[in-house]
Amino acid sequence: MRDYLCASVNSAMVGNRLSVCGWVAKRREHGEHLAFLDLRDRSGVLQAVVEGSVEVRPEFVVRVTGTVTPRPEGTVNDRLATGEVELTDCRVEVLAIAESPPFQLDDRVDIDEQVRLRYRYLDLRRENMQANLRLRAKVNATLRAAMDEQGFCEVETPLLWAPTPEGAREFVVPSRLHPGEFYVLPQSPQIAKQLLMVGGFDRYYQIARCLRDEDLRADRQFEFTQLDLEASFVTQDDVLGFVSRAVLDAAQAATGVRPGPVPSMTWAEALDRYGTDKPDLRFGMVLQDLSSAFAATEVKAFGASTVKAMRVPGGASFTRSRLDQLTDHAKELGAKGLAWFKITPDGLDSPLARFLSASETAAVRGVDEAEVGDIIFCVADEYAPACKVLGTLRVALGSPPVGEGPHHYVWVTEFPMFEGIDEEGHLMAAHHPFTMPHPEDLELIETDPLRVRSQAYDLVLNGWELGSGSVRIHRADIQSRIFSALGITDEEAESRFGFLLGAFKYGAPPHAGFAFGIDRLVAIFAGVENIREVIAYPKTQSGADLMTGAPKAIGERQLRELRIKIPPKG
RNA sequence: GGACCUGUGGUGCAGCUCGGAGUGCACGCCGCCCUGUCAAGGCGGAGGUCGCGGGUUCAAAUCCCGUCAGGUCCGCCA
Repeated sequence: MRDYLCASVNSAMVGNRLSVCGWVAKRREHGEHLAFLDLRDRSGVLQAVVEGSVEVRPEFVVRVTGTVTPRPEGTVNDRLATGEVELTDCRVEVLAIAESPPFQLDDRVDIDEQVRLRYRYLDLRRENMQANLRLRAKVNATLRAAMDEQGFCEVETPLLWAPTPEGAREFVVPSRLHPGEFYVLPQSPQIAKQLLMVGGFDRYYQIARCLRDEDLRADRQFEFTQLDLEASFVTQDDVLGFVSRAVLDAAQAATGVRPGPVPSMTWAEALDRYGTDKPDLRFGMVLQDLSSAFAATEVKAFGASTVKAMRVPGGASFTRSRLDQLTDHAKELGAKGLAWFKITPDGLDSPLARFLSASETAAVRGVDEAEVGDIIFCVADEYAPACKVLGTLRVALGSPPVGEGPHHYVWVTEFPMFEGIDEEGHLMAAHHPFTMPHPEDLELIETDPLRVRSQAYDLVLNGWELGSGSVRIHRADIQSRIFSALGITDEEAESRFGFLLGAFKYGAPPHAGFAFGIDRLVAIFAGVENIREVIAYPKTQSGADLMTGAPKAIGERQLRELRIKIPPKG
């Protein structure tokens, strides 16, 4: 039906008579003798010259047959890839007529996302969405190739799975053949892939859809896509190597530049220097520790175990109301307050300045090689909250837009095994209960569990958590000690994960794995703030699909088949 | 569950503080004119329950309350 894509027509084809197909992007009529049609397909735009008027309107689907001709002198359009040529002596066949679209597709104005999502099929015709989804396809293809080349076998795992009440809230699917019983959609193929290891597939991967019934965010949809992988007889470093290879290949394919090797830092270091477990390394403003300088302070506001400080270059120009805002922000984050010191030629400018001793003043003045015109923020609190509050302010004040700056990948390793305590007084797993503790910390499980490091690791890119993984427990004795630390009884473990524990009795190889979010990776490659921009049919923040109207009520008959009763509201 | 922002012809905005006739801008749409445009140009035209409901008022797009939808965030996301 067509010979070429619009944008592939070039001056080497001059004289050829050929056909292209696409949508009418624009019609420019010059009376009854001459008209120009901009024809658009996925590749771009090509101008067709029509003698006489033409009965087409924007978004009509047409096939245009014409002769490739150099544009007359002075009419070349260098803003168009095909701007040196045009199709002349054209025959225009209308393949489909079209109503005027509800919004303009030419990127001249930003369209409300509500409208874009209601008419997503039109939105997808736009250049940005075409580029984003094609970028995503290229990333997927590159990841598959990288995994294949590293000897991984792609295996599909079920979408209808058994409930394992732990972690994220699951989407529930009622069973028709077993009324009153339910499948769940997997929040990740975690257990399935560990069972593949028991099954002898020693290198598995999958581009897997994961589903979590949790509230949505700019970087979170109900359903998202991960490159999921697991390997047997490997160390943590092997896994980091597999993933690095795949991600760097994808980065090269997407951006044309291969990043250098991915550095790593421990979780403790990330918290200490960046106040978060997902540090954005595109900019400085590294947290400093002033605890020892304030150890014997007279200043009440600094009477805490930890004093953390951060220098904001140029921050001395912050107005008082801006500083009040930031202080409120810090308090919302749980800080008792936020101290600030502007660096001026005359010394420190701050409500607290006159209470500081000479050595304390010197310590503040010396933070991070501060210069006149900077501001130093300090938070005094317990260690972790002090770090986290400043870490949040650091991102709020310093983080460049997603599309800006280089791509800084970093591995964050040695996450703690447990974090905090639940309502019933049990420890909570930081990653998941099958994570292998750090070998040096095994003895602490019973004595000082919160200090136990795990062999869990995250991959972070520009402050976004791309994914996480761990070395898994394959020994029953360690697994049972972890369950017991988590307050999971043998009976509970049996009912929740029995099939996994049962499988492990028959010879489980040591194994480790990882999974990272392709939506987020592609969003950063595309330079967009929101993963909806790299998903064909995303949902709104309230989980609605504005195009289909989902979620919707279902009919009485379907409900009866499933033996589901909807109680009246109220 | 909570905080904040947004909602005005098909689209994007302004108008809202400080109430006074649906007022304005740009794009699109329709008609006419135009033989080299490409954000084409010129002339004319159509198109509105100001998200929805209630309240205050002589009078509400504008003020108040509620509600719905979209967004950003907190909680949540082992």
